[in-house]
Amino acid sequence: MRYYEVAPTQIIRKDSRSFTYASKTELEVGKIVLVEVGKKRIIGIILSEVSKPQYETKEITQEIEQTELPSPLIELCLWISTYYGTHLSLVLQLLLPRGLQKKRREVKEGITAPIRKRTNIVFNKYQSSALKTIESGERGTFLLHGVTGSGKTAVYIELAQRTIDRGKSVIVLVPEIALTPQMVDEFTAHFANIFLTHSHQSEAKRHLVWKEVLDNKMPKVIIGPRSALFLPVANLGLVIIDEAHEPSFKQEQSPRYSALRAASILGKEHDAKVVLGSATPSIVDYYLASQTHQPPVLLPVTARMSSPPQIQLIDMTKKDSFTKHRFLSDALLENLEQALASNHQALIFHNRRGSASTTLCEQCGWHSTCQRCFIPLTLHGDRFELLCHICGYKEKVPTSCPSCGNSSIIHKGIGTKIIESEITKLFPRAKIARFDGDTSADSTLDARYSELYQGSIDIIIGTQVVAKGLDLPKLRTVGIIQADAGLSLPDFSASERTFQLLAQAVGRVGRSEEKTSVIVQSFQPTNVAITYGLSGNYTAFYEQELQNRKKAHFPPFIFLLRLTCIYKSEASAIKNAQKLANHLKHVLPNSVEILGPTPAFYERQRDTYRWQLVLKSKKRSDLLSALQYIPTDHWQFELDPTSLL
DNA sequence: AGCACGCCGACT
DNA sequence: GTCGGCGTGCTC
Repeated sequence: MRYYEVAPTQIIRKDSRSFTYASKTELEVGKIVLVEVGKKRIIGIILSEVSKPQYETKEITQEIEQTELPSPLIELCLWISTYYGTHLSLVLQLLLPRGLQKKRREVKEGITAPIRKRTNIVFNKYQSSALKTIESGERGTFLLHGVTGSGKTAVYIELAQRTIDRGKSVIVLVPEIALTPQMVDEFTAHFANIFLTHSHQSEAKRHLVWKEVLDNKMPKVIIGPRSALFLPVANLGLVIIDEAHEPSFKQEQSPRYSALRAASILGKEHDAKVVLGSATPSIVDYYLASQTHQPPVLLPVTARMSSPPQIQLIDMTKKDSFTKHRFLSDALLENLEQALASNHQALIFHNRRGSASTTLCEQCGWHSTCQRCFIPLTLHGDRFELLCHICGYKEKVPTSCPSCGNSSIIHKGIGTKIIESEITKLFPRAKIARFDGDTSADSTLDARYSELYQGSIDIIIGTQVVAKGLDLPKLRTVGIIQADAGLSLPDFSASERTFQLLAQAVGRVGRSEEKTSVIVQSFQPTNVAITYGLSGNYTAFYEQELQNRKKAHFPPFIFLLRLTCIYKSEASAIKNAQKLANHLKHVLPNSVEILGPTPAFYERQRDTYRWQLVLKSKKRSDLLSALQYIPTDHWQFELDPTSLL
């Protein structure tokens, strides 16, 4: 008999991550097995072989897959479990496709031969030098700081090609497949053995991809979201994370891991290179890279590239810039007209959904609020509804004030829907499309991508999604309705987010060789996040923001742990938050700064009250050890949060 | 943590 | 006589 430490993929006991089982046959680490725990049958993963224990053991019921999971992946899960204080069983769930136990899925056609479709790319000196640095570098992880149009994709493809030539596989992580079709196209044109994974795939299709990656050891290229990092690739040589600053690389739910940190660890385990590519790297990532012996690799734009867009910054406090419309400046309207006249596209960015953010009575001062969340309801004019953006509650727009009965109900604040209807009124012949959280499934960005690409849509209006990866050849004009909208948020990364957003928005037209323009409206036109964002001066912004973070004790100079206390009544939320705060003050070293309890930014959500504590420490291990004092009921925690909202 | 088992109260 | 409330004990 042999004995193995098996980690179940469901939490059996909070305080133990694995159990010992017996087996007549020899099994490898990473083998997926079925074991009996109590009366339940659970899928487990072999962690190690151990000697016969003192206690009685059960026998492993069954082996599930022929091939075992690559050990670097197991190591990665162990690391995530300790680094983020998450139970190993939850982390291991990342390794298995849903419905693994369901009866055999139909296996598709066999192995694709690694046909090389290589076309030789001519590199400029910066690209060549970046390639050389990454290929010969000592360390595994590289931050590739390359602005839009600097030829990052060509570098990615060359690195991937060399990796495949060495007989190893490549994982390319993208924020969202739908937003990066051009990158996917370029990779598909270069490589035959390519796998795409994305969130819209069916359970069966995902299972099929997983199985194929597990069984077929041929060097391959995998493109997908952060979960693609956990596909069972045996012989990994390279991980590329494109647009590495995107928040989607940090998982929102437990296990809350950072795909960047995870890729670094996986790279180390496989002895593979990791390339983090971004035009606007996060302050923390840039700082971390600068501190190592492998500083950021810079990829500047070459001279033959585009002429920079013409940028106009409109001060929203100056009413004479808005003679034709209350929130669409004369300059913006003029540029929209020009774009339409020359048959080009325009993009209008605004980060607020709906039609109006507050609805109130002019007579008595009544404001519409959500009864459950206590936040203002957002008007959705097209549906005659008031909507809560936290819990989804909706009601009909009142025709008279529910408080005083007067009919003087007014709507204030700008949302994308009101922009759409105003633009439609002003440009009745233009084809207009809006993209935000309210657009239906059949008119999302990827559903209408070809229309956008070919230019049959004249004016694009939207929130975050439109500022991100969109690369449209006919786009000549970008308008930003209120660039400072995010700056007033009580969050340490507000400035950084605004900077990134503006730099990206400018980047939408930055690679064109035609004459392009960006019109930015703002109440704070001199704020550095806005001025440096528009000029694309990353280094200047970085230096200044780094000083702010140092002064205010925020990452990268300290580590953060956010604890949220959730109760049905406000009194118990406060009481319990206070209780834990006092307890933590006694048990934690003085070097841990405890802030709060304070109400969370969204203090009330769906009948629950949220109060939070924020712990700061120079030693991450202090925060990790604080986790043991957090009650399991009513509390949530997040290590290394990227925002405190 | 999660889920069986078990021991008492309000229903057809 | 049965359904179901959630108290406590166990999981290699």
